[in-house]
Amino acid sequence: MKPYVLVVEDEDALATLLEYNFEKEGYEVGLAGDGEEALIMAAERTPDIILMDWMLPKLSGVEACRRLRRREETRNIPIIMLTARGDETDRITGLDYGADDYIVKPFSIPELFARTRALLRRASPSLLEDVIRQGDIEIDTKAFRVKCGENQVHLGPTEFRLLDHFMRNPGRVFSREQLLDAVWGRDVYVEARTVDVHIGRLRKVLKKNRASDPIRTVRSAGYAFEIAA
Amino acid sequence: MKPYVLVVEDEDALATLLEYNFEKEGYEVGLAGDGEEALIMAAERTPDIILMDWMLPKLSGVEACRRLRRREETRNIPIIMLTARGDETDRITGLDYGADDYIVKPFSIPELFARTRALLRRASPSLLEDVIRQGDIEIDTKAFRVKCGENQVHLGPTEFRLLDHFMRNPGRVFSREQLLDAVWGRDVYVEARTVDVHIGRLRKVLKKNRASDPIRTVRSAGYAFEIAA
DNA sequence: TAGAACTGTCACATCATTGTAATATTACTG
DNA sequence: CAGTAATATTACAATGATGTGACAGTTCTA
Repeated sequence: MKPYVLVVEDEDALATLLEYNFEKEGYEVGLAGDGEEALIMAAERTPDIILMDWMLPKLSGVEACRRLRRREETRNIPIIMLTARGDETDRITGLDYGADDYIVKPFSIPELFARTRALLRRASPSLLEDVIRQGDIEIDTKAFRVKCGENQVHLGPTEFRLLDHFMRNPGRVFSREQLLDAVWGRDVYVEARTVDVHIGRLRKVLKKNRASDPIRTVRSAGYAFEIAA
Repeated sequence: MKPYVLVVEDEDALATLLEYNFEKEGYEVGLAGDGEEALIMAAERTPDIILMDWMLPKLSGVEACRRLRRREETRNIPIIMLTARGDETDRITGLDYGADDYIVKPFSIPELFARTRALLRRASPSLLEDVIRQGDIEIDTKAFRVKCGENQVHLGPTEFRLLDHFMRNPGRVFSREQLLDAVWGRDVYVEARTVDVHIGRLRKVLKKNRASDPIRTVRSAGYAFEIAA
């Protein structure tokens, strides 16, 4: 839903500033204080983009970068390096070790936003897209509206997020647990069966406006969204 | 409706920054990477204003400028030149060849906005209209007047700013926090629920003069303004 | 200075949404 | 085809979010 940005910065003031601004801009923000923590957090929940300070305690930014590139799940995450003015010669190194962009401190927040957006647009364009369409179903994430064919339909918040998640990953099968993580959140405890109910509610609404059911039940595995070809 | 600004800049980072900021400011943005592309894009869709880097691959800014001035359709488009600090002596040349203003890098975004507005006001004042209309609701941001259908209605300052904000971003859902930021100001501390009360007050006034309520409540997300289709 | 206008907050009523458990239905297995 | 496991559906009570009126403190105005 919201892009998840992992900020790796040991200087508290800057970390807080970034957190504040990115949240305001509509990102979810994770904070890590050093390279090791960054790796752990990235493993727990894959960020959509990473802002990493060049100089970090324990594990330098470059090294953390390298290790992220080694693992399959984190290999393709865009990384922006935050470097101090002196480190100019290091730029090449940073880019060599897998950073996708760098920005020299002190930088302006809007410029950082701009670069973040640019990288996100390349890596996961659907995150920046307001309107997602699959077949005759269309959701507008800024306006929180759902159109099914010609008709506007109304969904509760949970069904909306559920549909949103499905439409960003069409065809893919999600287990109930995965759906709970992605739609409800990592740390809420909800019965797995509850997913069924919400799938049902979502189906009911969609079915009212279409011939075929876009949600496929995969027995003993979960659910997938797909528009019949 | 929105002013269309063509940004001609070969340095990616700057281009992205400009695109981001101008979009946020309510412009439509076109990007061209060199002078030739700029001419093509300007021919395809006449920009309301052009920001052009002085140094460009293939076709320099000055040259592109000259050619734009030759063609009838593009002759009157205001052009702002972006020059590096060294090029100071070139200013005269730039202005000679048809630029309407120049700005020296590095420049501040607000200053660029100011100059852009100034030129636009001269060239196509209607684009900067003070009057915003959505359906049968109309507000005059300079005179602080609101018309709803035929009737003048009166709003308190806060409700006015709230409506103003909504009408500039029709359809989009804003959380209470976002509304507080945008309407009350970034650093005032006000209960989030206070927004509800003002929404209510605004609704009361508008409802008196219209059939349908233009403000949509989006449960667990916020409010949006939209004229029923 | 009194009165009017405006604001922010609270309390309370109302309504939508949610999670769960119970029950019905369907799909698979042998 | 019966038996079983998995899923669909339904109803409902709890929760949480929103709408609204009242009120007190401020600021503005005559």
